[in-house]
Parts: sequence; C-alpha cells; structure tokens
Amino acid sequence: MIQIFDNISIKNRLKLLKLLETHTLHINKNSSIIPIISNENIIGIITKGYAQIIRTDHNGNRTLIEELQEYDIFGTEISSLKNKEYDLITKEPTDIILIDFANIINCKENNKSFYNQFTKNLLLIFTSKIKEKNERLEIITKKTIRNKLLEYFSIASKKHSSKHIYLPFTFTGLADYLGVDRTAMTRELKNLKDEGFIEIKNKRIELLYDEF
Amino acid sequence: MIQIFDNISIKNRLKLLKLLETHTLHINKNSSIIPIISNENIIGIITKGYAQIIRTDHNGNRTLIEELQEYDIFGTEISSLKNKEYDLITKEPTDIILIDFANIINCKENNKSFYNQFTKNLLLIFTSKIKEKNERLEIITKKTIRNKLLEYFSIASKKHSSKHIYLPFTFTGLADYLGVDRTAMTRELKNLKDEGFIEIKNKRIELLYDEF
DNA sequence: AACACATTGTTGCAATTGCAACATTTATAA
DNA sequence: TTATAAATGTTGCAATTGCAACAATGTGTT
Repeated sequence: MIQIFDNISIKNRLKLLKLLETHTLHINKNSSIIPIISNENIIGIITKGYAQIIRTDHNGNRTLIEELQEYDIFGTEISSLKNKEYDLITKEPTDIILIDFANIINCKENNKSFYNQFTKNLLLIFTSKIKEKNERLEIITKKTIRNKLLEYFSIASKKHSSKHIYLPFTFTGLADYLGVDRTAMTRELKNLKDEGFIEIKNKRIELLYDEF
Repeated sequence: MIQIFDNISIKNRLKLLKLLETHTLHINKNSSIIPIISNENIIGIITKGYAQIIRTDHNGNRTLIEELQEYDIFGTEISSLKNKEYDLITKEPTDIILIDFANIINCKENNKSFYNQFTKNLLLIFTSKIKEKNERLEIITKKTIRNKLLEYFSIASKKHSSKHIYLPFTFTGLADYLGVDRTAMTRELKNLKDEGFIEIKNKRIELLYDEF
C-alpha cells in the first residue's frame, strides 16, 4: 500500500510542506476539528495518532465513516456539500497536516521532483480509494444479508488467496460496513455456521465451501 | 466538471498520448472490450461515442456499473481482482484511448507542462469520483427504501439548491443506484406521493416538504 | 407500420430485516 | 481493582422488502 510521503526524503518533505503552505495541528485526545475546516476544500494527513470520522445525521444516529492512522489521508471523504454532520474525533493525541487542495493543483513548481512524486503518490492513493469504495458498493448492493456476507467473504478470500479470513474490525463494525442491522447479521452468521458453510473463531472466519 | 484534457491544447494532447505510449481503439456498436484488457492496470478514456460497464455475477445477473460518454474515464471502477465479470459494451461506435497507469506514474518528463496538467486533471477527476461514491454509500446505507429515497432527494436538492429534482436516469436506473428492487421502490414512491411529500411528473420530482 | 424490447405500474405473498429488549462477556478508563 | 463503556449473542414480532406474475405504455429499429 502506497503512502503519501513514499519516495520523498525527510528533507524534501519539509520543503514540500512549505511549498504547499500547509498548516500543522497538534490535537488532544478526544477532540474534534472537522467543523473548523469543513467549509473548505482541504485534505488532511495524519502524521501521528489515531482518529475517526463520524457522521451524525439529523436523527442523531452516529456512524463511523472512516478510521485514520499514521499517513492516512482524509477530506476526500467529506462531501462537498457544506454540512455540519461530520466530525473528526481524535482517539489519541494526533498530529495533522492540512493542505488546501487548490495549492496542490495550482502549484507551478513542476520542476521540483518531490512535488511530482507527491502528486503521483496522491494519484495512487486515490485510485486505491476508488477501488475500495467500488468493492464496498458491490458488496452492499447485494439484496440479502447472506449475499452481502458471501460477497464480502469472496472478495476477502480472493485478496489473500486463502479460505481463512481475518476481520479487520469488530462484528459491530462489519455490520456497519455492510450497512445492515448487527443483530440480523449475527443471526445470518449463525445460519451460515449451522448450515456448515463457515466456522468462526474470534475474528477468524474459515470458509468451508468452494467457489472461484 | 473537470475533464481529462482541460487546459491542454490539441497539439499537446497528441504529444501527451505519444509520451504515455497510449493505444487508440475504434470500436463498433455493441461490441465488448474489457475482457481483452482486464488483467492490466489500465485506464481508458472515451473520446467519442457511448458505452456502458456491465457486471455479470455468477448467477447471471447483470448490473449497470457505469455509463461512459465523451471524455469519461474508466478502469478505476474495475476491481483489481482479476475476474471476468466486467464488460465494457459500446452502444455507439466508440473511440477509446488506453493508457497503462504505470506509464503515468513512471513518466519522468516532469518538465512537460502538459503532462503536469494531465496529472492535475486526473487528481481532480479522481477526487470527484471519490465524492460521488461516498454520496452513493451514504444513500445506500440508509436502512429503508423510504430513507434512501429521502437521502437521495436531499442530496440532489442541496446540489441544485432547488426542490425540483430531475432524475438523470430511468426509474429502473434509480432502483439500481439505490440498490433496491424496482417494484418495491415504486411502491414507496407511491406512498410518498399519497402522503403528500412529493409530486412526480415524468422524471421530475418536486419536494413538498421542508428540511435543511 | 409492425415488430421487438425496455420501462413502468400494480399486487399478493413469503422471506428477510430492523428493532426492541434482554443477558453476558470483553475492553477500557479512573 | 473497580466502575464504565463497548461488544456480543439471542429472540419475538411487526414492518419492510424482494420476487413472481401480470398488464400497459413507451421507445427504437427495420
């Protein structure tokens, strides 16, 4: 997985940050910053810590949109519609670099190799984000919880060429990812287990059926 | 909406295509090409015509993934998993430029302004693709058809600052976009109409309620 | 004009799902 | 450690949904 500063030396990273007129924020644990910046076309890079993007809709339901760790990028997640529904909440003390996207696009220093490397890294990161989102859409558009689970298993299994799947989140998180009610999902997982399709140990799921 | 060749002169476009070692295809109506290229990390640009990306799952169900018109880009849609489920089907005689993504990333000609403009255009196109997909995910993760419709209306209404929404696709297409059964959606639209929330004339929907 | 084909509208019904309300276990923080 | 919060498992039930099977209308092609 490519990261935003790959192939850019520490020295050049500093030059880059100056060139793009970035701002660095140091944020305490359990603070929120998105409301401050949500009106602008800004991307952020986490350089230390851990944070989550949470959306609260008008009913007060809160959903986890994305988890952010070191070198993760956010900002493209947040719809350009100016609404105050999004929060970035730090779960640890977190350092963030903010970049006005216009500065990236309008920068004239095309001869700076670190700047070109930076835009290439961004391109690669964006393509993988698009692919991730397509994958989730493929899964989530399946009509039943069972089919969503099976599609999720199928993709995860192909990715690692293995019938053993390790969940990267909690079961609660999986239900969110699939866009379904957690208890209904648990019920369906139990069915799949009882019918002999899968086996579950903690966050490990083993597929007992063939496909491909 | 930014397009891939914006701010690049016709002359420079030709230089760019040579620099990136692109291939141009002229394809008849109702032909398919994706299987030929799906194993590589390639993006395509439609320069003339009209095509659709269709996915056929192992049950034989076919779903429209994306519609492509002049200057649209495809390739990022297709999961990196090598499967033969995707088809690009031309609906008119169509011209396509194929670019190996590696050539974009590895190109060393950073001093060529048209190349830098091209990567910037790509960045902007990718960010808007990400935003589109996030929007669809926000809509599709609502738990009921009614709430999916209302979220769709809400986003469309905000986008054009109007309570009059014009559907960019057929109702069948809308059901696909929302990931729900068409007839169940029709039923729910009828409910919303009967309850006085909306009015429908052809592909125009008027919102009769307030929010924001 | 005559044809095939896609889109739309409707309805009954069975299957699936979300929700509420719990008990239990596991993490996390004071 | 202890208190607090988060995650998990279970179940009944009502609401929502997908599906099948139609008829009707609209669109496009030869």
